[in-house]
Amino acid sequence: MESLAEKTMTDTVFGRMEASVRSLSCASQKPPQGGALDCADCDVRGQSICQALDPDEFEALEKIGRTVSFPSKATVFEQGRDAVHVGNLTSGALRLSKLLPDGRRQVVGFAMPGDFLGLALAKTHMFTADALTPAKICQFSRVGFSELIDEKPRLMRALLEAASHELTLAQDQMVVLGRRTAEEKIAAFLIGMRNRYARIHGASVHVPLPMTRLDIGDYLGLTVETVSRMMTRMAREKTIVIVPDGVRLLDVARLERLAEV
Amino acid sequence: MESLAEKTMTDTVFGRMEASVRSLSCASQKPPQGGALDCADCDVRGQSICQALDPDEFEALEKIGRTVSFPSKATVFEQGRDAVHVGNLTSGALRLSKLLPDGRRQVVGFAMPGDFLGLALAKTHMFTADALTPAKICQFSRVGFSELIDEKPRLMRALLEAASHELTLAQDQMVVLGRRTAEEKIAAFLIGMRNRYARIHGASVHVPLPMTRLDIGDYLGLTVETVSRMMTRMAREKTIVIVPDGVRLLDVARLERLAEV
DNA sequence: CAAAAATTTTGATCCTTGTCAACGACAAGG
DNA sequence: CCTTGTCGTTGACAAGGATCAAAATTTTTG
Repeated sequence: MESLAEKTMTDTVFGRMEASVRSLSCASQKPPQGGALDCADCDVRGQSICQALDPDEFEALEKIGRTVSFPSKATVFEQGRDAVHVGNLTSGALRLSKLLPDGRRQVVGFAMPGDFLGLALAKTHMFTADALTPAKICQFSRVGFSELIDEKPRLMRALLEAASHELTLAQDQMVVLGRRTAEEKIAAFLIGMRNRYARIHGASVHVPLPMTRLDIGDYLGLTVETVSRMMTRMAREKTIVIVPDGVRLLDVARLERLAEV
Repeated sequence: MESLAEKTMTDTVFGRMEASVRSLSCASQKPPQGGALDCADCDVRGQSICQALDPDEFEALEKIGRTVSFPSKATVFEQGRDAVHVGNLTSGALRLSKLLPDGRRQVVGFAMPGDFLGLALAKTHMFTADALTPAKICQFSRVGFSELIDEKPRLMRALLEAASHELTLAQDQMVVLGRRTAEEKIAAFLIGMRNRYARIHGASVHVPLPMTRLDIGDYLGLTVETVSRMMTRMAREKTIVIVPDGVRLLDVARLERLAEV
């Protein structure tokens, strides 16, 4: 019934400008104000909410945005704090989690390149976001972005679509959390991760796992020990192979059967 | 590890016009085409996405909408079927659930008056909606509605806000499912229901529960037996009183402590 | 490169919750 | 009125996963 609360508390940086701010176009290292955005050069242009924008809208976005980098383990923003920015993860991976007062933790998701941060446009952050790897975020002022979407219906529509998609994923995760065994949870998680990588890179049986077993446990409503045991068992049964920083899926069919909706 | 799959299969009616279609303005009983909407007369105008509309937008909505009634236990729409309509629940309560192939079920939410159905605007229904009580829905063609919001930014904004809110609720529910004990789950459920009724009627310690213990269990990731035992225990400890079709909260402070975010 | 810290794995044991079974209350319907 | 079905409750028992403890492994850091 416990879940680590004593994680190494890295300071919150998103919204306080302590992160190394750097422009993509001119790679100046220190200056706190960072350079302008260069969407033409963006890695996730095809996957993010930007995919549906026209040149006019890109220009408007570039005007209010900038790129920010976070080292691994940095806190990008923190549950309960004012939400100064929203943004798009352009590289790296984040852990999104909610903390209970007694230290139990629920990971509500992992953000991957192309994911939008701050979909709810809420004044306060509803969860904490920590960098699992070095991460880059294309960041906008929340208020500015909120005003912009009122003038750019296509952008608002893209945001609505993204929110709907997230809602659907959240409901699927409810099924996983509420009605699946430990083994099924792990299978669903691995297949889910594979599918997300497939959208970014190609389909592959090699699934990198930038998060710890504890993170996986907190995502699936299990303890570290159970996660470890189940993965070891799957490896013993030749369903997967555990490799440094990830797994390789041997019996995808079996995993998909276990994860079946 | 099981969850009733053999529920009395009432036919799906939403999108097939078997429900009694009736206009609010002219109460004609049978005609399949139902009368026009009269938003001025709507009970949930203040709670629903309509709250932010101007007269022009109301008129546009009235043009594509109609009111439909469902008897208790009717299926409003079914997981996997084409989503012909979206709509607003104006009275009654619905159970929204996802079914696993082996019969296990996860209730992803309960719809109350003012709630929007079909937020995702997806072509296919991602879950099944069943009436827990007689229910009325203010219904729009999905495609028509989807086109309308592109012309009425305020309506789209309202929808985005609603989707964001749902997403936040879904993430809260993940914490409940993944990281709370049976007792805490029940407490969170009761406090949650109380808060939802408070939005509609006033705040009250009397909380009607139109759903069965099985529904509650499938919502919280518990069995009927555990739900029953926990509620009986709470009643024995004078935290609640079980009354016909609901509960009365005696020790709200204790429940809130248990449900604490 | 060695020491310290974090993470992962494994084992033993416990306990919360699930499973199985049965009963009573109640409502619907013949 | 009796039957049938649904729902809620209770009890006995089992088990999946949690907890506690510690070793093995990997990563970080001085």
